Formats: sequence, structure tokens, C-alpha cells
Amino acid sequence: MPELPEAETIVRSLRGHLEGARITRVEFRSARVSKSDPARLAGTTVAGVNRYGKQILWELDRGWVLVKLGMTGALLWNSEPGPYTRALVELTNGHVCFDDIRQFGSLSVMATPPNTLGPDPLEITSAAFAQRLRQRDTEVKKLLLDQKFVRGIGNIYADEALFRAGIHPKARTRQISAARARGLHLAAAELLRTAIEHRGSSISDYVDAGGERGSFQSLHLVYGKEGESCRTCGSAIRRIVVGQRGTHFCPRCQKRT
DNA sequence: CTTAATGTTCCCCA
DNA sequence: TTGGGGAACATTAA
Repeated sequence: MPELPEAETIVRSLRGHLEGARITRVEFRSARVSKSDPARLAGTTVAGVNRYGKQILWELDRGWVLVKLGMTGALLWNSEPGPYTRALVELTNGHVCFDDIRQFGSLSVMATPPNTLGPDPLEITSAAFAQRLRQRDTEVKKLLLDQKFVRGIGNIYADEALFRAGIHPKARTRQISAARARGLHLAAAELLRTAIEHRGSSISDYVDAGGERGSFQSLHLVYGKEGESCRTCGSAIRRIVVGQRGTHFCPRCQKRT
């Protein structure tokens, strides 16, 4: 559920509640949600809540908590714990439920913040993005999904960015001109910024920390639109599989070279 | 019953 | 080291 715009929306809706609050008790209700000891968190104060790609990082006065939302993870402020609540964090002023149906998400306590992922697409320049892209040789969609290449783009926004840039998802990165690679970055950055303004995409169950859905799904042009007419040329949107992920594109508007 | 789902990781092969 | 391909993880919905 969470890509960059959704993670950013969760951060913005959670930060005001957490910053300055002290954690009083943490409970892990599923063995697979965390390998850390919940007792280590009691007594720490939250200094900051930030996004790292599509992940969410809590800065504590002593250490860090990295929340990976997986496919169905949600951080909910003061919601009623339910059957899918995998972790419960109680603070002086309220509590956070980490709900996650499929349990691909996790919560880890770290001594230092992570730094293993690639640059944030909203921070890197188009020229640097194009240079990085052109020194690789693979299908462009696979590269966009590689968090070590850029952090934060997932299946929805990869398809939408490639459509907006007019690039075929299976285009070889080596064969994309520098100008088109820069255009891909510009399209992706504008897409992500607009999606943030719309508080993300809620296609199945994504909600922010207040339980609110996003609205950007109404502006999707190809994702989940197989068989529908392309808004630009009228051709039928096609669905193929790239890197084991469902991939949606317009066969006429999106070029391989 | 089968397939697919906003993700990541591990394994094997070239 | 890079890239390709596949399986696995857990759960729900169509």
C-alpha cells in the first residue's frame, strides 16, 4: 500500500502527535512484526518523524525506529486495536497501532539511521538521475522499482511515471536518451508531488494516521486500467508482467526508444 | 479453485 | 559485480 506519497502523508498526519511525546509501553502482538525487544523503547522520547523512501523513521532521544509498511501496513493514531494490530505503541498523549493484514511489514529498533537506499526522487536532480539511469542496462521499470536506485517509487507510481514520460516499461535503460531520462525524472517528481497534494492513492485499504483515504487514485491514467481507453490516444491500455509485477501501459504512447 | 494485490528478500544461474 | 528468473512470506477478494 505505501509508496512515497502515502508514506509522506502518513508522516505528515502522525508527526504532530508524536514529536515530543514519550513512549510508555510497546507491545508486539505478532512474532514476525519485529525482532527487537519492545522493552528497549519504553521511556524514550520521540524527537522526529520522517520519511525514508517509502519507509517511516522515528527519531528517538536514544535510537531510531524504522517502520516498513510492506503491502498492507498502516500507522493509526488512537485507533481501536483490532485483529490485524501487530504492534501497539503507547505514549504519554495517546497510542499508535501498527496494523498490517498481510504481515509483510516490520518495525525495527536501530542504533543508527539506515542509509542503504538510493537518492530520494524529490531531492536528486534530473541530470544526476539520468546519469545514474544510463549507466545501467535493464528494463526501465525494474530499475524504478529498485530502492537502491531511487527510494520511494513502487508499482503504481512506476507505471504512472512511465506513461506520463511516454516510455515503455520494458525499454532498456541504455537505449534511453539523456533528454528522455531527464524527462522521466521530471514526470516522476511532478507525479509524486501531485500525489502528495492529494494525500496519496487509496486503491484498496491505504489510509493515513487519521484513518483518512487519499484521492489520487482518481487521477491514475494507466494503473489498474487494463482494457480502458488511453486518455491521450484512445488505444486500449495493456497489462503485462515485468519483474513479476503487474504492469500497465499504453502500447501506442509509450516508446521503447 | 485460481489469481492477483501499493513489497522485499533470498537463492540459483549466466 | 551486474542482470535474469523464480520462489517465498501471509491474507483477502474477486
